[in-house]
Amino acid sequence: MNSLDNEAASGRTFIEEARRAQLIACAIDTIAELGYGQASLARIAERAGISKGVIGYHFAGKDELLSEVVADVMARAEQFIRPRVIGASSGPPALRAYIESNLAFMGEHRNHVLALVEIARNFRPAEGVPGFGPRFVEGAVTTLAQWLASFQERGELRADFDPVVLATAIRAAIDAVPRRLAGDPGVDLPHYGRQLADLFDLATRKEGHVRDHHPAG
Amino acid sequence: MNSLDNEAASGRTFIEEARRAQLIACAIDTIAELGYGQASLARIAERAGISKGVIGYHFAGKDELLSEVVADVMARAEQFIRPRVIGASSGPPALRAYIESNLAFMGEHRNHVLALVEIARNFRPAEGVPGFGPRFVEGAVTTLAQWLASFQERGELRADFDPVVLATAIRAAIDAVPRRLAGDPGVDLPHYGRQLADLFDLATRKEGHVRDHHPAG
Amino acid sequence: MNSLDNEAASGRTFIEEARRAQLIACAIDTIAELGYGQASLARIAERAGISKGVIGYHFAGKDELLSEVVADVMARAEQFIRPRVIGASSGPPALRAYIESNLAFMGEHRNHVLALVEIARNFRPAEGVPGFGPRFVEGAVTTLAQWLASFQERGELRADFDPVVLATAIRAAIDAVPRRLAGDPGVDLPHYGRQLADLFDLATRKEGHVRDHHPAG
Amino acid sequence: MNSLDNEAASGRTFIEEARRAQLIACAIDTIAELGYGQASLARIAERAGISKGVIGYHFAGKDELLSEVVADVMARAEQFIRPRVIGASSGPPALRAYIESNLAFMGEHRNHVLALVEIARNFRPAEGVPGFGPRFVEGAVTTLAQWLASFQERGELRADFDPVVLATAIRAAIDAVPRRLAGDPGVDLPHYGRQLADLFDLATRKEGHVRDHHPAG
DNA sequence: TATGAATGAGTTTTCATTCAT
DNA sequence: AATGAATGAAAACTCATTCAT
Repeated sequence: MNSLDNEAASGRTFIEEARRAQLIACAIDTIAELGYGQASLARIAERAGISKGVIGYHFAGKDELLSEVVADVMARAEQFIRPRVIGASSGPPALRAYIESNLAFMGEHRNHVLALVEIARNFRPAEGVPGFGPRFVEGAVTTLAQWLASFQERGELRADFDPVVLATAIRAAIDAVPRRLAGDPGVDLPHYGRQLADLFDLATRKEGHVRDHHPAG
Repeated sequence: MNSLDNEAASGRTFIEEARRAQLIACAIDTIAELGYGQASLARIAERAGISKGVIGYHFAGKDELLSEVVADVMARAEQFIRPRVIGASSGPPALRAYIESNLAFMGEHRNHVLALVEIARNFRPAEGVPGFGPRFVEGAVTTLAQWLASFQERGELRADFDPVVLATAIRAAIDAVPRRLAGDPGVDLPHYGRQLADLFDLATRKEGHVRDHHPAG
Repeated sequence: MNSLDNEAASGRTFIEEARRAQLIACAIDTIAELGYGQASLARIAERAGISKGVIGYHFAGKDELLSEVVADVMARAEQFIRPRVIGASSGPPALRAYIESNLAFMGEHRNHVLALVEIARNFRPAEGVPGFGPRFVEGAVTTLAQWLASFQERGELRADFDPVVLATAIRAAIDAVPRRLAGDPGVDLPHYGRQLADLFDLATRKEGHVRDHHPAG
Repeated sequence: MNSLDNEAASGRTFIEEARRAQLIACAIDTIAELGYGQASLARIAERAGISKGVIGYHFAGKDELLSEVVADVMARAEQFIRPRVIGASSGPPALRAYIESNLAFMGEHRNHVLALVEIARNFRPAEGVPGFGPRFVEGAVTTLAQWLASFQERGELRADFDPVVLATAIRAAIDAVPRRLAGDPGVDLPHYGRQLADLFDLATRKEGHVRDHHPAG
């Protein structure tokens, strides 16, 4: 698929795509640096060096821009993480790969992840059902829970844990890292990743199995 | 100490205390239902059925109201959790008690905890440095990490985990529950608590120890 | 007239008079220290150590309180200045006495005068006619102008100045002092008063007259 | 420099400049008519026939708008007064030109000057120290005092007056005019100016000098 | 395509005033 | 006589959104 096909597919011109990408990038940096509450369209536009109105031109509204930010970061994350997980031979190393590649992604895309977490925590879809909660976080948990359940079925993980609870805990542990990172940029992410992987490896491996423990950490 | 002494001690009248308590309660419910960003003073007052100005009369500003909310919930939580943890004989059961009593508290004070988490994630103390972050969350993590470290020193827990990483993961796993609860009020909290306690028990117990596993869950 | 007569005359009890006097005094200090704009009833009451409502009880409203402040200060000033002016033998020394006693009064009643000037500049009598302007300043100017005119008629001052213009200038020069005083409390008021008296003495004395100049200043 | 250069220089479009000028003008009229305390942004916008938010669009805040008002009036005044003063041959006529051109300026820009005086007396630059006082008034006094001192050194004025006291008195006398003007629009400004100039001429000229008196007044 | 301009709703805060006790 | 309590208006400011050009 070449760029012309791209234009045809999305219904957008090359320039429009470029502007959207630029605005998404600026939104990410602005949210990451100033937090969700301070990330007004004016500030995002200012960072992009363009007028405020442009955002309204390329996106239906702030909500759409933020949705696109989420989609963008999620896509990058999936692209980064998926091959590393798929490459694993069985459940335990897959889980380790999942956790460690998540943290590795943070190391390379701090602002992206920071922005994602900020949005996940604050975004309410206009007149939203009270208590609705952000879809994408739940989505990630659900997907992870399904993985874990399938590993259980295959006998690769301990059978008596609730995959949803565990998936929630894993995601929560991972999603807590960006804030720690924001407060202290010097966090040793590989170490942190190994520790987290150890934690959930111990918590999920079948009894009697040799511990798949990363010794140095 | 009788009620007159109480008034003298706090410098507030009975009615003022009642209003403050009412406003704190309304703030909690409003934040829990609509989220931090939507919880304006106007909406809180509306829920209380009073005029907007009353809040300004009883609290110095929004910041003070939110601080009181936090203090209120923290005090209740500590009062609930502390005796259950102190009653434990050693590290592992103490950790289990910590986790399970946290979740039990949520069952009895859903909105309180939801509000606390919302505030913890969003509150910036006026002109605060962007990356400053809320004190009390870090505080809880630090305290927990110190507990874990002392258990390690006493040989009651596995020695080779990073207590800060683990404390962060535990708090994150606990703090993720309120949102799940908000989306699905039917969550089985005792089950959830046992699962979480199992998880971190397995992750921290010394190798070879008999598993302190709650069988039904 | 004894105190009972006083009560009868004003229609107020002793306590009420005391409260009114206290509130007037507190209003003066508050306005002098914080400026007109910051002198809310709450702050005045706070300084008096009483509740805000008391003001509403003793005065019809803020306007009346401020009017009383003005009346109080004006009365004190007149009581201080009048005998000094009346004691003068003729126009020039009377003018000098007027100016110097005005400044002397400031030295002894800084806050009173500061408050007076603040009110004179800011007070608008509720729904006031636009451009109406504070009565009492004009009143002082008018009175002074009449004095000056009578001195002219008696041949004690130069005949060819406009007494209104001169009176305005004198009052303006005097009223500018409190602000200078507020910025720099170390102003040498006697020196300042002599300088000002010299100035207007030179400007008003009849040609050829020996200069009534205070040599050291 | 053509209009395009103008836009480039100020970084503002033609329309923006026009709006800013309009808002500055409306602010001047509003302050002049209602006084500083009543001149809210809402009222200024109402007078301009636009929405309240426009002011926020063109100015960073009320402070900036007021600063621009001051700058605008000061620039006009200086442009009007300076050549008339510079054209004078020596101290006494320069002082007369200063005073008379000040009053002449008022005749042509009543509201401008009224607004300036109101702002000068009331504006406190955000969190300012209470007794700080507006810079520009002090600035005008200081500048004037330096002029007077240099005239004294050159022997063109009486040597034994305190230039700061005299400068304060002159400015106070001049600044008192706008309010008189507001109360009575029929004031004869040329007459008033000559009277004032006579006053300060007599007060500052060296003894024995022939009086530089404007006979008809 | 993009911009500047304008809007109006909504935020927190301050305050004079009123009222029941 | 006095208080605490409550009100509602008004203030400055921010912001997402809309629109004509």
